[in-house]
Amino acid sequence: MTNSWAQEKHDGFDMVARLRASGLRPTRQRVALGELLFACGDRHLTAETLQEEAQRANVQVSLATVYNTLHQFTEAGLLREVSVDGARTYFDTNVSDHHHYFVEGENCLIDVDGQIRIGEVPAPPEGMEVTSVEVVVRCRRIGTS
Amino acid sequence: MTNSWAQEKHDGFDMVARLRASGLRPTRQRVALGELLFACGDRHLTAETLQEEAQRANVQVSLATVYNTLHQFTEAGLLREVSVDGARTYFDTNVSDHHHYFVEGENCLIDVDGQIRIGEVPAPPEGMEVTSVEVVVRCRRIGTS
DNA sequence: ATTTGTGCAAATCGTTTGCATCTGA
DNA sequence: TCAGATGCAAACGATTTGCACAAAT
Repeated sequence: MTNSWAQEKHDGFDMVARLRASGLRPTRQRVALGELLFACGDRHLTAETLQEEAQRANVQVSLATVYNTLHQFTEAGLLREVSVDGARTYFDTNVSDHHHYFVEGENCLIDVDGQIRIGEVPAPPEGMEVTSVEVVVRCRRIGTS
Repeated sequence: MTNSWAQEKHDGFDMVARLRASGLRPTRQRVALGELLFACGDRHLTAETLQEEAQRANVQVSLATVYNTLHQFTEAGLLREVSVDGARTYFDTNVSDHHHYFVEGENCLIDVDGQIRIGEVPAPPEGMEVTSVEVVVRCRRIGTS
């Protein structure tokens, strides 16, 4: 009884259903990437990172598809895009309201546990509405000049 | 007596001295870019923006030099780099501690006037020290889907 | 004279796009 | 069947780099 159902059970979630629920066709690649992304806890990864991971898992997907998938997942609310680096774009599997440490030099993101209280955010400029407030705590490993 | 001194006086500051004080050779291009940058209030610009402005002012500088200059100025503490967009890098002539609105769709930065109080920032991960805390208030023009 | 900066064009990096082919419903 | 997804390779935009030449001390 080692069928695909058992596999889904083992992963703790049914990626096919999750994709369907988001209006995305459960294609081989999307399911595979989704399982890589959401198998374990919160993660921050770039397109390239994810592709490498896929290769290691013997899933072959083109980089273009990885990008497509990441953006589709983001649009579907399964991922959150974080731009802190200027160079690359990070995708966060934690879509809840939270903030980040950005480790300079290592170029990695770490979730800030717990809420950061932000004193009243001044009203946005005339005719604007706030869509989100992001706090980035930049840090570096001690001893790194 | 329309000498270079008079020019400096007119601009309200001596860019040559300012560069020297920062350990930068006051070359024609650096002085010109510096004067464009710091002539009026706080500004947020990209390398390309600055080059266009230079062209308009009949100062010819290569894009490579604009990039070099912006980075050197940043290193010297005359500018602050802001990455909120993923695509381009903004340089802020206001180096004081402050935060930004980022207008989606228009891709422009606006200073947040006044302080944003940030409730205690959780300690950074082991072995790390905080270098800066940045708040980006993303907003959009009302009516823009 | 020596050091440092500049311009150009080519190279690089992350990301996107066009299009022919394949696949899931 | 056939809309929608994928892969590839070329296109892209922002930024960097290598190197010959020019300018500052």
